[in-house]
Amino acid sequence: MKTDQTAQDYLRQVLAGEPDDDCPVRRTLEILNGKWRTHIIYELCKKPFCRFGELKRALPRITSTMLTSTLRDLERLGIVRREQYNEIPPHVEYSLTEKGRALLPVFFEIHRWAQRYLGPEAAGPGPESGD
Amino acid sequence: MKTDQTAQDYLRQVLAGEPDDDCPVRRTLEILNGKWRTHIIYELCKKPFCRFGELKRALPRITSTMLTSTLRDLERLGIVRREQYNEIPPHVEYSLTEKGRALLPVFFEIHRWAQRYLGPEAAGPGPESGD
DNA sequence: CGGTATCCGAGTCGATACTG
DNA sequence: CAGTATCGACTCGGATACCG
Repeated sequence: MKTDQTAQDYLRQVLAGEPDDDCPVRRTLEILNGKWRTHIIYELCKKPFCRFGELKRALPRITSTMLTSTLRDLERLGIVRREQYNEIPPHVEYSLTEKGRALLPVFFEIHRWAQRYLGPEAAGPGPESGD
Repeated sequence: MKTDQTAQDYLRQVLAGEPDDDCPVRRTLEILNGKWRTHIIYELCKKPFCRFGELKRALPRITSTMLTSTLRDLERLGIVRREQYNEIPPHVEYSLTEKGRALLPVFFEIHRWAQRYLGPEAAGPGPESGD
């Protein structure tokens, strides 16, 4: 499998002496870490842009506080773009940057691992029809 | 690129209505989440097995408490295997299970993203093109 | 050698109330 | 509509001390 080959290659890099203090994997995990971050990125994947209220409706359990805070974090990290329209009524549009969209392959790889080792059914009623 | 294609495929799954409450990606992220987890998995990748003291030496800043606790968590999650030898002197050997080793492709994909968007050397804002 | 027990500070998450 | 401010519960990680 190609992926395994590349993973082996990566292992070799690790073995070559990559320090763990400035580990890019850990840093990325910390970026993704946070109860709502992936959920919000998910939602923003579905459309070219999304308004605050739309996100709030899509994520019924999130509070305004958390939505704002997470959105700000993601914006600061360069993953989400915020565009404000000061018309009447005012509104804001959130969208994913290229950096944010590039997270999709990562999510996909995680998803594959989860399917295999966490179990497809435990992972929810995904559209695994006949597959 | 093949990976992009599959990621697109995955996006379609998400769009198909995958709920976010039982999201496998989030669950996996929570498994990986923890200051020392990836570091320990890293170390265990380097050798077929590793003793407690070896791990402690490889991760100088970790305390016994955290090492034990993280190892136990990882064991409970089926990622790490613990084998105890009650000889004199007694010792313990830790190793990665297949489930644990299968995390490598995930790490690799995260690593690729980090290289590109976190920058190989610095935490720069990545190659943002007019997207 | 390979841990366990306990305490504590810092950070995360959520509820509530209020605003331009 | 799209937030901000504040407070408290809970969890995580680290320090310290001790054990089979």
